[in-house]
Amino acid sequence: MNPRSAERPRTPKGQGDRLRGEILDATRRLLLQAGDVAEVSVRAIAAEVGVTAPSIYRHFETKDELIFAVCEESFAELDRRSSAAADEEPDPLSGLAARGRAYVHFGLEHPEQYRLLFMTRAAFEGDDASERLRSTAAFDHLVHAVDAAIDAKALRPDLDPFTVAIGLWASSHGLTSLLIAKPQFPWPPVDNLIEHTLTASLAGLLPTS
Amino acid sequence: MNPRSAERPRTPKGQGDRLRGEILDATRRLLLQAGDVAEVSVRAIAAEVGVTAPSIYRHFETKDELIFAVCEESFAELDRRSSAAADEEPDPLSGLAARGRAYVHFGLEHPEQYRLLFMTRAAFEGDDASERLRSTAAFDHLVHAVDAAIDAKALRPDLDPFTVAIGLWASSHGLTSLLIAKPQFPWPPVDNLIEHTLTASLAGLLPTS
DNA sequence: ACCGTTAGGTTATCGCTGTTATCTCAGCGT
DNA sequence: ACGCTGAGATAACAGCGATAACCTAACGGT
Repeated sequence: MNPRSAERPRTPKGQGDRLRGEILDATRRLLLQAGDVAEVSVRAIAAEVGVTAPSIYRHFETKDELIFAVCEESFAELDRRSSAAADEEPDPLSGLAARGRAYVHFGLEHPEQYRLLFMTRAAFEGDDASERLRSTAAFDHLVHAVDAAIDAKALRPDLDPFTVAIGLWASSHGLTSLLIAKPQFPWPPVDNLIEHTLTASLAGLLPTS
Repeated sequence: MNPRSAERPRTPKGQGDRLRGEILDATRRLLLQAGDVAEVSVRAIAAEVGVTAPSIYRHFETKDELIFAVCEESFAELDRRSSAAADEEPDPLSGLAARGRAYVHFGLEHPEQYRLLFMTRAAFEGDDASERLRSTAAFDHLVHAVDAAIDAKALRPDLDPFTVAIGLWASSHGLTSLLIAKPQFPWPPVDNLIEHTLTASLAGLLPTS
Protein backbone atom coordinates (compact mmCIF):
# COMPACT_ATOMS: atom_id res chain seq x y z
CA MET A 1 0.00 0.00 0.00
CA ASN A 2 2.94 2.25 0.39
CA PRO A 3 2.92 4.21 -2.87
CA ARG A 4 6.68 3.93 -2.92
CA SER A 5 6.38 0.22 -3.52
CA ALA A 6 4.44 0.84 -6.73
CA GLU A 7 7.16 3.04 -8.12
CA ARG A 8 10.04 1.98 -10.25
CA PRO A 9 12.62 0.43 -7.95
CA ARG A 10 15.75 2.47 -7.90
CA THR A 11 18.31 0.82 -10.09
CA PRO A 12 21.40 -0.42 -8.32
CA LYS A 13 24.47 1.71 -8.77
CA GLY A 14 26.35 -0.34 -11.29
CA GLN A 15 23.42 -0.97 -13.59
CA GLY A 16 22.78 2.59 -14.60
CA ASP A 17 22.78 1.42 -18.17
CA ARG A 18 19.67 -0.62 -17.67
CA LEU A 19 17.45 2.42 -18.08
CA ARG A 20 19.42 3.38 -21.14
CA GLY A 21 18.48 0.13 -22.75
CA GLU A 22 14.85 0.52 -21.79
CA ILE A 23 14.81 4.01 -23.26
CA LEU A 24 16.21 2.72 -26.54
CA ASP A 25 13.63 -0.06 -26.63
CA ALA A 26 10.77 2.33 -25.90
CA THR A 27 12.00 4.79 -28.50
CA ARG A 28 12.29 2.10 -31.15
CA ARG A 29 8.78 0.94 -30.32
CA LEU A 30 7.23 4.41 -30.42
CA LEU A 31 9.10 5.27 -33.58
CA LEU A 32 7.73 2.28 -35.42
CA GLN A 33 4.27 2.93 -34.05
CA ALA A 34 4.06 6.66 -34.77
CA GLY A 35 6.03 6.48 -37.99
CA ASP A 36 7.25 10.01 -37.53
CA VAL A 37 10.01 11.20 -35.25
CA ALA A 38 8.25 14.53 -34.77
CA GLU A 39 5.36 12.78 -33.10
CA VAL A 40 7.58 10.94 -30.65
CA SER A 41 8.29 13.40 -27.87
CA VAL A 42 10.83 13.01 -25.12
CA ARG A 43 7.96 13.14 -22.67
CA ALA A 44 6.19 10.30 -24.46
CA ILE A 45 9.34 8.17 -24.40
CA ALA A 46 9.78 8.89 -20.71
CA ALA A 47 6.17 7.97 -19.98
CA GLU A 48 6.53 4.75 -21.96
CA VAL A 49 9.50 3.78 -19.82
CA GLY A 50 7.78 4.95 -16.64
CA VAL A 51 10.06 7.81 -15.79
CA THR A 52 10.05 11.60 -16.01
CA ALA A 53 11.34 13.44 -19.03
CA PRO A 54 14.51 15.00 -17.59
CA SER A 55 15.73 11.53 -16.63
CA ILE A 56 16.22 10.86 -20.32
CA TYR A 57 18.91 13.49 -20.35
CA ARG A 58 20.97 11.54 -17.82
CA HIS A 59 21.56 9.00 -20.56
CA PHE A 60 21.42 11.00 -23.79
CA GLU A 61 22.63 14.55 -24.26
CA THR A 62 19.84 15.54 -26.63
CA LYS A 63 16.83 13.99 -28.26
CA ASP A 64 18.72 13.88 -31.54
CA GLU A 65 21.41 11.71 -29.99
CA LEU A 66 18.82 9.34 -28.63
CA ILE A 67 17.15 9.03 -32.00
CA PHE A 68 20.52 8.66 -33.66
CA ALA A 69 21.44 5.84 -31.29
CA VAL A 70 18.35 3.96 -32.39
CA CYS A 71 19.08 4.55 -36.07
CA GLU A 72 22.68 3.52 -35.64
CA GLU A 73 21.62 0.09 -34.45
CA SER A 74 19.50 -0.30 -37.56
CA PHE A 75 22.29 0.80 -39.79
CA ALA A 76 24.66 -1.82 -38.48
CA GLU A 77 22.07 -4.47 -39.19
CA LEU A 78 21.47 -3.13 -42.68
CA ASP A 79 25.13 -3.58 -43.48
CA ARG A 80 25.22 -7.00 -41.90
CA ARG A 81 22.15 -8.27 -43.70
CA SER A 82 23.23 -6.96 -47.09
CA SER A 83 26.55 -8.70 -46.85
CA ALA A 84 25.00 -11.88 -45.50
CA ALA A 85 22.57 -12.00 -48.41
CA ALA A 86 25.41 -11.50 -50.88
CA ASP A 87 27.48 -14.26 -49.29
CA GLU A 88 24.78 -16.82 -49.97
CA GLU A 89 24.92 -16.24 -53.70
CA PRO A 90 27.18 -18.33 -55.94
CA ASP A 91 28.44 -15.60 -58.27
CA PRO A 92 29.31 -11.89 -57.93
CA LEU A 93 26.47 -10.71 -60.14
CA SER A 94 23.65 -12.41 -58.25
CA GLY A 95 25.48 -11.29 -55.11
CA LEU A 96 24.99 -7.68 -56.13
CA ALA A 97 21.32 -8.33 -56.81
CA ALA A 98 20.90 -10.05 -53.45
CA ARG A 99 22.56 -7.10 -51.76
CA GLY A 100 20.07 -4.71 -53.33
CA ARG A 101 17.16 -6.96 -52.45
CA ALA A 102 18.21 -7.09 -48.81
CA TYR A 103 18.72 -3.33 -48.77
CA VAL A 104 15.22 -2.53 -49.99
CA HIS A 105 13.58 -5.05 -47.72
CA PHE A 106 15.41 -3.72 -44.73
CA GLY A 107 14.39 -0.15 -45.48
CA LEU A 108 10.76 -1.16 -45.74
CA GLU A 109 10.93 -2.98 -42.41
CA HIS A 110 12.41 0.01 -40.59
CA PRO A 111 10.92 2.93 -42.51
CA GLU A 112 11.40 5.71 -40.00
CA GLN A 113 14.96 4.72 -39.18
CA TYR A 114 15.70 4.50 -42.90
CA ARG A 115 14.12 7.87 -43.46
CA LEU A 116 16.16 9.49 -40.73
CA LEU A 117 19.39 7.92 -41.92
CA PHE A 118 19.05 8.47 -45.67
CA MET A 119 16.27 10.97 -46.28
CA THR A 120 17.00 13.86 -43.96
CA ARG A 121 19.62 16.45 -44.37
CA ALA A 122 22.76 16.00 -42.36
CA ALA A 123 20.89 16.18 -39.04
CA PHE A 124 23.37 13.88 -37.38
CA GLU A 125 26.61 14.04 -39.25
CA GLY A 126 27.43 17.67 -38.65
CA ASP A 127 30.80 17.21 -37.04
CA ASP A 128 30.96 13.62 -35.93
CA ALA A 129 33.46 12.05 -38.30
CA SER A 130 33.18 8.59 -36.80
CA GLU A 131 29.53 8.52 -37.73
CA ARG A 132 30.36 9.26 -41.32
CA LEU A 133 32.88 6.46 -41.30
CA ARG A 134 30.42 3.95 -40.00
CA SER A 135 27.80 5.29 -42.36
CA THR A 136 29.97 4.63 -45.36
CA ALA A 137 31.06 1.17 -44.22
CA ALA A 138 28.13 -0.48 -45.96
CA PHE A 139 28.88 1.56 -49.06
CA ASP A 140 32.51 0.48 -49.01
CA HIS A 141 31.37 -3.11 -48.96
CA LEU A 142 29.27 -2.40 -52.02
CA VAL A 143 32.21 -0.83 -53.83
CA HIS A 144 34.28 -3.85 -52.99
CA ALA A 145 31.59 -6.19 -54.27
CA VAL A 146 31.40 -4.24 -57.54
CA ASP A 147 35.16 -4.38 -57.85
CA ALA A 148 35.09 -8.15 -57.36
CA ALA A 149 32.38 -8.48 -60.00
CA ILE A 150 34.48 -6.55 -62.47
CA ASP A 151 37.51 -8.68 -61.69
CA ALA A 152 35.42 -11.79 -62.25
CA LYS A 153 34.40 -10.33 -65.62
CA ALA A 154 30.77 -10.33 -64.57
CA LEU A 155 30.66 -6.59 -65.28
CA ARG A 156 32.28 -4.55 -68.04
CA PRO A 157 35.97 -4.00 -67.29
CA ASP A 158 36.00 -0.34 -68.30
CA LEU A 159 33.67 0.66 -65.47
CA ASP A 160 34.70 2.66 -62.41
CA PRO A 161 33.66 0.65 -59.34
CA PHE A 162 33.02 3.72 -57.23
CA THR A 163 30.71 5.32 -59.77
CA VAL A 164 28.94 2.05 -60.47
CA ALA A 165 28.39 1.51 -56.75
CA ILE A 166 26.79 4.94 -56.48
CA GLY A 167 24.52 4.11 -59.39
CA LEU A 168 23.40 0.86 -57.82
CA TRP A 169 22.92 2.58 -54.48
CA ALA A 170 20.84 5.27 -56.16
CA SER A 171 18.55 2.67 -57.72
CA SER A 172 17.93 0.68 -54.58
CA HIS A 173 17.70 3.75 -52.40
CA GLY A 174 15.47 5.50 -54.89
CA LEU A 175 12.99 2.67 -54.93
CA THR A 176 13.11 2.26 -51.15
CA SER A 177 12.66 5.91 -50.37
CA LEU A 178 9.82 6.36 -52.85
CA LEU A 179 8.00 3.38 -51.39
CA ILE A 180 8.43 4.88 -47.92
CA ALA A 181 7.58 8.46 -48.84
CA LYS A 182 4.64 7.74 -51.14
CA PRO A 183 2.71 4.87 -49.59
CA GLN A 184 -0.45 6.02 -51.34
CA PHE A 185 1.00 5.72 -54.81
CA PRO A 186 -0.54 2.88 -56.85
CA TRP A 187 2.54 0.68 -56.67
CA PRO A 188 2.57 -2.62 -58.50
CA PRO A 189 3.53 -5.66 -56.37
CA VAL A 190 6.68 -4.63 -54.53
CA ASP A 191 8.68 -7.75 -55.29
CA ASN A 192 8.15 -7.32 -59.02
CA LEU A 193 9.30 -3.74 -58.71
CA ILE A 194 12.43 -4.71 -56.84
CA GLU A 195 13.34 -7.36 -59.37
CA HIS A 196 12.78 -5.07 -62.33
CA THR A 197 14.76 -2.23 -60.78
CA LEU A 198 17.71 -4.44 -59.85
CA THR A 199 17.70 -6.24 -63.18
CA ALA A 200 17.49 -3.01 -65.13
CA SER A 201 20.22 -1.28 -63.15
CA LEU A 202 22.58 -4.22 -63.60
CA ALA A 203 21.71 -5.09 -67.20
CA GLY A 204 23.36 -1.96 -68.55
CA LEU A 205 26.65 -2.90 -66.89
CA LEU A 206 27.11 -6.37 -68.33
CA PRO A 207 29.91 -7.20 -70.74
CA THR A 208 29.00 -6.47 -74.35
CA SER A 209 26.54 -9.19 -75.16
CA MET B 1 5.76 60.80 -35.13
CA ASN B 2 2.61 58.84 -34.76
CA PRO B 3 3.83 55.28 -34.38
CA ARG B 4 0.94 54.18 -36.54
CA SER B 5 2.52 55.86 -39.52
CA ALA B 6 5.57 53.59 -39.25
CA GLU B 7 3.48 50.49 -39.44
CA ARG B 8 2.49 48.56 -42.50
CA PRO B 9 -0.30 50.53 -44.13
CA ARG B 10 -3.50 48.68 -43.87
CA THR B 11 -4.14 47.00 -47.18
CA PRO B 12 -7.19 48.19 -49.06
CA LYS B 13 -10.15 45.89 -48.86
CA GLY B 14 -10.03 44.24 -52.23
CA GLN B 15 -6.33 43.36 -52.21
CA GLY B 16 -6.39 40.88 -49.38
CA ASP B 17 -4.38 38.52 -51.54
CA ARG B 18 -1.39 40.82 -51.68
CA LEU B 19 -0.16 39.68 -48.28
CA ARG B 20 -0.68 36.09 -49.30
CA GLY B 21 1.79 36.52 -52.11
CA GLU B 22 4.28 38.25 -49.86
CA ILE B 23 4.01 35.43 -47.36
CA LEU B 24 4.72 32.86 -50.05
CA ASP B 25 7.72 34.85 -51.25
CA ALA B 26 9.11 35.22 -47.74
CA THR B 27 8.60 31.55 -47.00
CA ARG B 28 10.34 30.50 -50.18
CA ARG B 29 13.23 32.80 -49.34
CA LEU B 30 13.60 31.58 -45.75
CA LEU B 31 13.25 27.96 -46.81
CA LEU B 32 16.09 28.24 -49.27
CA GLN B 33 18.20 30.14 -46.75
CA ALA B 34 17.65 27.89 -43.75
CA GLY B 35 17.55 24.68 -45.75
CA ASP B 36 15.30 23.06 -43.17
CA VAL B 37 11.60 23.60 -42.72
CA ALA B 38 11.90 23.01 -38.97
CA GLU B 39 14.08 26.08 -38.66
CA VAL B 40 11.59 28.31 -40.45
CA SER B 41 9.01 29.28 -37.85
CA VAL B 42 5.71 30.95 -38.52
CA ARG B 43 6.92 33.87 -36.43
CA ALA B 44 10.04 34.20 -38.55
CA ILE B 45 7.98 34.24 -41.72
CA ALA B 46 5.67 36.85 -40.23
CA ALA B 47 8.62 39.00 -39.17
CA GLU B 48 10.14 38.74 -42.66
CA VAL B 49 6.92 40.04 -44.14
CA GLY B 50 6.54 42.68 -41.42
CA VAL B 51 3.43 41.33 -39.80
CA THR B 52 2.47 39.42 -36.66
CA ALA B 53 2.33 35.64 -36.58
CA PRO B 54 -1.42 35.13 -36.26
CA SER B 55 -1.98 37.20 -39.38
CA ILE B 56 -0.50 34.33 -41.34
CA TYR B 57 -3.50 32.29 -40.39
CA ARG B 58 -5.83 34.67 -42.24
CA HIS B 59 -4.31 33.30 -45.44
CA PHE B 60 -3.28 29.73 -44.60
CA GLU B 61 -5.07 27.34 -42.31
CA THR B 62 -1.91 25.78 -40.92
CA LYS B 63 1.82 26.04 -41.35
CA ASP B 64 1.80 22.77 -43.28
CA GLU B 65 -0.55 24.23 -45.85
CA LEU B 66 1.64 27.26 -46.27
CA ILE B 67 4.71 25.09 -46.78
CA PHE B 68 2.76 22.87 -49.11
CA ALA B 69 1.68 25.84 -51.19
CA VAL B 70 5.33 26.75 -51.70
CA CYS B 71 6.26 23.19 -52.63
CA GLU B 72 3.34 22.92 -54.99
CA GLU B 73 4.68 25.84 -57.03
CA SER B 74 8.00 24.06 -57.33
CA PHE B 75 6.37 20.85 -58.34
CA ALA B 76 4.56 22.44 -61.24
CA GLU B 77 7.82 23.86 -62.48
CA LEU B 78 9.55 20.48 -62.14
CA ASP B 79 6.97 18.93 -64.42
CA ARG B 80 7.17 21.79 -66.86
CA ARG B 81 10.95 21.77 -67.06
CA SER B 82 11.22 18.03 -67.46
CA SER B 83 8.81 18.04 -70.36
CA ALA B 84 10.44 21.08 -71.93
CA ALA B 85 13.85 19.41 -71.79
CA ALA B 86 12.45 16.28 -73.39
CA ASP B 87 10.79 18.26 -76.17
CA GLU B 88 14.13 19.66 -77.28
CA GLU B 89 15.55 16.22 -77.98
CA PRO B 90 15.26 14.63 -81.42
CA ASP B 91 14.46 11.06 -80.41
CA PRO B 92 12.50 9.38 -77.59
CA LEU B 93 15.54 7.82 -75.98
CA SER B 94 17.54 11.02 -75.55
CA GLY B 95 14.25 12.60 -74.50
CA LEU B 96 14.07 10.25 -71.56
CA ALA B 97 17.64 11.05 -70.63
CA ALA B 98 16.97 14.79 -70.88
CA ARG B 99 13.94 14.35 -68.66
CA GLY B 100 16.05 12.69 -66.00
CA ARG B 101 18.75 15.33 -66.29
CA ALA B 102 16.25 18.13 -65.80
CA TYR B 103 14.70 16.29 -62.88
CA VAL B 104 17.96 15.93 -60.97
CA HIS B 105 19.04 19.48 -61.67
CA PHE B 106 15.74 20.84 -60.48
CA GLY B 107 15.91 18.87 -57.25
CA LEU B 108 19.37 20.20 -56.52
CA GLU B 109 18.23 23.76 -57.13
CA HIS B 110 15.28 23.48 -54.75
CA PRO B 111 16.56 20.99 -52.21
CA GLU B 112 14.20 21.67 -49.35
CA GLN B 113 11.12 21.74 -51.56
CA TYR B 114 12.27 18.52 -53.17
CA ARG B 115 12.87 16.97 -49.78
CA LEU B 116 9.43 17.92 -48.55
CA LEU B 117 7.72 16.67 -51.69
CA PHE B 118 9.56 13.39 -52.18
CA MET B 119 11.44 12.55 -49.01
CA THR B 120 8.91 12.98 -46.23
CA ARG B 121 6.12 10.67 -45.37
CA ALA B 122 2.71 11.63 -46.58
CA ALA B 123 2.67 14.85 -44.54
CA PHE B 124 0.58 16.60 -47.14
CA GLU B 125 -1.34 14.00 -49.03
CA GLY B 126 -3.33 12.57 -46.19
CA ASP B 127 -6.79 13.14 -47.58
CA ASP B 128 -6.38 15.66 -50.36
CA ALA B 129 -6.87 13.60 -53.49
CA SER B 130 -6.35 16.54 -55.83
CA GLU B 131 -2.83 16.90 -54.55
CA ARG B 132 -2.11 13.30 -55.36
CA LEU B 133 -3.44 13.85 -58.84
CA ARG B 134 -1.24 16.81 -59.46
CA SER B 135 1.67 14.99 -57.87
CA THR B 136 1.38 12.16 -60.29
CA ALA B 137 0.93 14.36 -63.36
CA ALA B 138 4.67 14.54 -63.92
CA PHE B 139 4.87 10.81 -63.47
CA ASP B 140 2.11 10.26 -66.01
CA HIS B 141 4.10 12.29 -68.50
CA LEU B 142 7.05 10.01 -67.86
CA VAL B 143 4.94 6.90 -68.42
CA HIS B 144 3.70 8.39 -71.66
CA ALA B 145 7.25 9.16 -72.78
CA VAL B 146 8.33 5.60 -72.01
CA ASP B 147 5.36 4.30 -73.94
CA ALA B 148 6.29 6.45 -76.91
CA ALA B 149 9.87 5.20 -76.75
CA ILE B 150 8.66 1.61 -76.82
CA ASP B 151 6.39 2.34 -79.77
CA ALA B 152 9.31 3.94 -81.58
CA LYS B 153 11.27 0.72 -80.91
CA ALA B 154 13.83 2.68 -78.94
CA LEU B 155 13.15 0.40 -75.96
CA ARG B 156 12.44 -3.33 -75.80
CA PRO B 157 8.83 -4.03 -76.80
CA ASP B 158 8.21 -6.56 -74.04
CA LEU B 159 8.59 -3.96 -71.29
CA ASP B 160 5.74 -2.61 -69.20
CA PRO B 161 5.79 1.19 -69.48
CA PHE B 162 4.47 1.74 -65.98
CA THR B 163 7.10 -0.45 -64.35
CA VAL B 164 9.86 1.00 -66.49
CA ALA B 165 8.80 4.51 -65.58
CA ILE B 166 9.01 3.65 -61.90
CA GLY B 167 12.47 2.25 -62.42
CA LEU B 168 13.66 5.39 -64.18
CA TRP B 169 12.03 7.55 -61.53
CA ALA B 170 13.75 5.51 -58.82
CA SER B 171 17.15 6.07 -60.41
CA SER B 172 16.82 9.81 -60.85
CA HIS B 173 15.13 10.30 -57.53
CA GLY B 174 17.64 8.07 -55.79
CA LEU B 175 20.57 10.08 -57.04
CA THR B 176 18.86 13.39 -56.33
CA SER B 177 17.81 12.51 -52.82
CA LEU B 178 21.19 11.06 -51.89
CA LEU B 179 22.93 14.19 -53.11
CA ILE B 180 20.55 16.28 -51.03
CA ALA B 181 20.62 14.12 -47.91
CA LYS B 182 24.34 13.38 -47.87
CA PRO B 183 26.13 16.58 -48.93
CA GLN B 184 29.25 15.50 -47.05
CA PHE B 185 29.69 12.30 -49.01
CA PRO B 186 32.76 12.36 -51.31
CA TRP B 187 30.73 12.59 -54.48
CA PRO B 188 32.51 12.57 -57.84
CA PRO B 189 31.61 15.45 -60.16
CA VAL B 190 27.84 15.59 -60.19
CA ASP B 191 27.42 15.79 -63.95
CA ASN B 192 29.43 12.62 -64.45
CA LEU B 193 27.26 10.92 -61.87
CA ILE B 194 24.08 12.00 -63.56
CA GLU B 195 25.23 10.81 -66.95
CA HIS B 196 26.39 7.47 -65.64
CA THR B 197 23.18 6.88 -63.71
CA LEU B 198 20.93 7.79 -66.62
CA THR B 199 22.98 5.83 -69.13
CA ALA B 200 23.11 2.76 -66.90
CA SER B 201 19.41 2.83 -66.11
CA LEU B 202 18.48 3.09 -69.79
CA ALA B 203 21.10 0.74 -71.20
CA GLY B 204 19.41 -2.32 -69.73
CA LEU B 205 16.17 -1.46 -71.50
CA LEU B 206 17.45 -1.21 -75.05
CA PRO B 207 16.41 -3.69 -77.75
CA THR B 208 18.63 -6.78 -77.80
CA SER B 209 21.89 -5.48 -79.14
C1' DA C 1 28.11 0.34 11.95
C1' DC C 2 28.35 4.50 10.45
C1' DC C 3 28.84 8.36 6.95
C1' DG C 4 30.20 11.13 3.06
C1' DT C 5 29.91 10.64 -1.98
C1' DT C 6 27.54 10.03 -5.83
C1' DA C 7 24.42 7.77 -9.22
C1' DG C 8 19.80 8.10 -10.57
C1' DG C 9 16.08 9.98 -10.16
C1' DT C 10 12.52 14.24 -9.00
C1' DT C 11 10.03 19.02 -9.39
C1' DA C 12 9.97 23.56 -11.26
C1' DT C 13 10.90 26.36 -14.88
C1' DC C 14 12.66 28.51 -19.28
C1' DG C 15 12.13 29.96 -24.03
C1' DC C 16 10.21 28.52 -28.13
C1' DT C 17 6.72 26.48 -31.18
C1' DG C 18 2.05 26.27 -33.75
C1' DT C 19 -2.38 27.87 -32.96
C1' DT C 20 -6.84 30.22 -31.24
C1' DA C 21 -9.91 33.66 -29.26
C1' DT C 22 -10.65 38.22 -28.87
C1' DC C 23 -10.17 43.02 -29.94
C1' DT C 24 -9.32 47.28 -33.02
C1' DC C 25 -10.10 49.99 -36.52
C1' DA C 26 -10.02 51.65 -41.48
C1' DG C 27 -12.91 51.91 -45.43
C1' DC C 28 -17.02 50.69 -48.06
C1' DG C 29 -22.11 50.69 -49.09
C1' DT C 30 -26.31 52.70 -47.85
C1' DA D 1 -23.83 59.58 -40.69
C1' DC D 2 -23.73 54.82 -39.71
C1' DG D 3 -22.91 50.24 -39.29
C1' DC D 4 -20.84 46.13 -41.51
C1' DT D 5 -16.92 43.75 -42.88
C1' DG D 6 -12.35 42.44 -43.55
C1' DA D 7 -7.49 42.69 -42.38
C1' DG D 8 -4.69 43.29 -39.20
C1' DA D 9 -2.94 43.43 -33.80
C1' DT D 10 -2.79 41.63 -28.80
C1' DA D 11 -2.98 38.16 -25.48
C1' DA D 12 -2.86 33.74 -24.32
C1' DC D 13 -2.75 28.46 -24.58
C1' DA D 14 -0.81 23.82 -24.62
C1' DG D 15 3.01 21.24 -25.80
C1' DC D 16 7.80 20.97 -27.11
C1' DG D 17 13.08 20.29 -25.98
C1' DA D 18 16.05 21.44 -22.55
C1' DT D 19 18.18 23.13 -17.93
C1' DA D 20 18.74 24.05 -12.95
C1' DA D 21 18.19 22.80 -8.48
C1' DC D 22 17.14 19.47 -5.42
C1' DC D 23 16.23 15.02 -3.16
C1' DT D 24 17.40 10.39 -1.72
C1' DA D 25 18.79 5.60 -1.75
C1' DA D 26 22.79 2.75 -2.40
C1' DC D 27 27.64 1.98 -2.19
C1' DG D 28 32.67 2.10 -0.40
C1' DG D 29 35.98 3.35 3.11
C1' DT D 30 36.99 3.56 7.70
